[in-house]
Amino acid sequence: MTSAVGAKSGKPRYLQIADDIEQQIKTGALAPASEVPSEAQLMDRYGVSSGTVRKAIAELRAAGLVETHQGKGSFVKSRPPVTRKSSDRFRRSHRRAGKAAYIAETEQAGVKPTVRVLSVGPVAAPAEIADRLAVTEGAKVLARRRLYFSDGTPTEEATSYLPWDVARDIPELFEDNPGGGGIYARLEEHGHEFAEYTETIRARLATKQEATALSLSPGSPVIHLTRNAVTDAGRVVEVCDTIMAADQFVLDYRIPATD
Amino acid sequence: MTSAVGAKSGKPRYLQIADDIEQQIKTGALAPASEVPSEAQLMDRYGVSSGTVRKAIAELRAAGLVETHQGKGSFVKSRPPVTRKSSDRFRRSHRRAGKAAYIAETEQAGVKPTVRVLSVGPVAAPAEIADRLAVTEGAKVLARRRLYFSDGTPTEEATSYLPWDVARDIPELFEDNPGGGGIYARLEEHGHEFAEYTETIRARLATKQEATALSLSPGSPVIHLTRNAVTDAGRVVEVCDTIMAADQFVLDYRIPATD
DNA sequence: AAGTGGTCTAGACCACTCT
DNA sequence: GAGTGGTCTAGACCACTTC
Repeated sequence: MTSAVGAKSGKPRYLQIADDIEQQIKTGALAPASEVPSEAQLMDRYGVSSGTVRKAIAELRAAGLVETHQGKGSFVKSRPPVTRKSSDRFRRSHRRAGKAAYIAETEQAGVKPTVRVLSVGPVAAPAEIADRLAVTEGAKVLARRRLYFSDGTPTEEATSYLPWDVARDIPELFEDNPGGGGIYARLEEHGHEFAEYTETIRARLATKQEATALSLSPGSPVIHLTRNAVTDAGRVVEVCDTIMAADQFVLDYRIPATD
Repeated sequence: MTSAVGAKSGKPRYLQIADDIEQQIKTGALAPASEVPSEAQLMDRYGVSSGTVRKAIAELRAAGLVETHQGKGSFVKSRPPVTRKSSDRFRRSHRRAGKAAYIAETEQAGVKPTVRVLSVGPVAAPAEIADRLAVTEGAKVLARRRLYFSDGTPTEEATSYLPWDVARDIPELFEDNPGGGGIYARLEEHGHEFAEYTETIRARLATKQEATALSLSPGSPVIHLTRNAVTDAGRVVEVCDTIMAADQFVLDYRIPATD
């Protein structure tokens, strides 16, 4: 006999095989980080041709269960503990305790966070950013680009933009490390009290550049999150553009009931 | 000669073909809603075999540029305007005006919404749902599965679960159409006043089943949104699991600043 | 019945990784 | 060099749509 997969069920053979392997992963018969049998072995095991095995594995890749490396094989993905960004991450109490938002959240997930600052300096505001900051397109703004790591693997690339008239008075914003509590703490120290943050979320496939920056395989999904930080005065003093590896994050929001 | 695609470039043939067709779509040579040449024609045109043509078309499907229907052909997708779900969608005033959440939001986007109820009835609560509803796993709960369309194309599949002791007293919840304002309106009429909703968002690639239900290709990204509706009494009286075609939605949230 | 896409085969050759 | 996945072929048969 060829395998445990039922011969007859109307379902395409490659899906039956994919389901079978998925079960093995879920039951732990195939442990995380372990190697999935090679195509040749699977052809043998299930008595099908290479094309069918490849379609089955493609299915598992699409489901995010395995990753494949040419010349090496396919490996069961270790479900990384997903970090979660809750609405809690912007609390002032965290800032007062010297914690920037990303530290407040990763520490809850038991993940060691690292940051690499990619660039800090003035740039001409792109159209969409200018619009959100309510400045004219091409106006000088401060841009802070940085890359975040969880336990050493890159997971998130973020760029903050601040209007020049706000940024120029706060020297710490030009440093790689803006000090305890992050840039929001510095902004509040300089009279910009926050009233609310608005976030918009999109999901799509990574572009080639994003895939490279986050060392993802092409075709991986990313979450594109943009945030506006609004002060009591009703002004947007910072906008932040973030690209996140989708499988690393779960986003959490609370919506109070309103009339 | 076989085609306009350069013979030599290191790039796989199927990607060259996909790129070529993508250009034709972007330049308008292939108009929206028009039919992509059949596989047989493309095999002829590019001088490749069926498998190669099929991989090229799969690529276009993954990019969201075409959709394929068995026995009919592949068609260029018209880019529909994205709907946006804002935190505004659960306002009681919308419900009092007889509008369910999805109507409140789609009408702002100028898109014609349609709903198809897939099933309504008791089911045994799966583990994750039971956990969120604070009932025991396998307990009887009411499940309402429905599929939403924007201008006729399926964009979202949602399943609501309600504890049986809550649902059984509200006969409208067992109807396909629960009446003006949707099920939240019925729940509030029966003494379940909402305090807040919590939403968690994940993004990943569509499974085969999801792809079929939303007529996407496997490899398209989806947004997986889960919502708990919490009453003043602190009880979760409904949880909703939603799968959305990622390219159809932008999610919007407001986060009030807190201490 | 003719045309379409969906699945599958049994090979071939190439590119990459590891030893 | 042996083993892996990546691409591709030239067919076959099936399921669905249209006429």
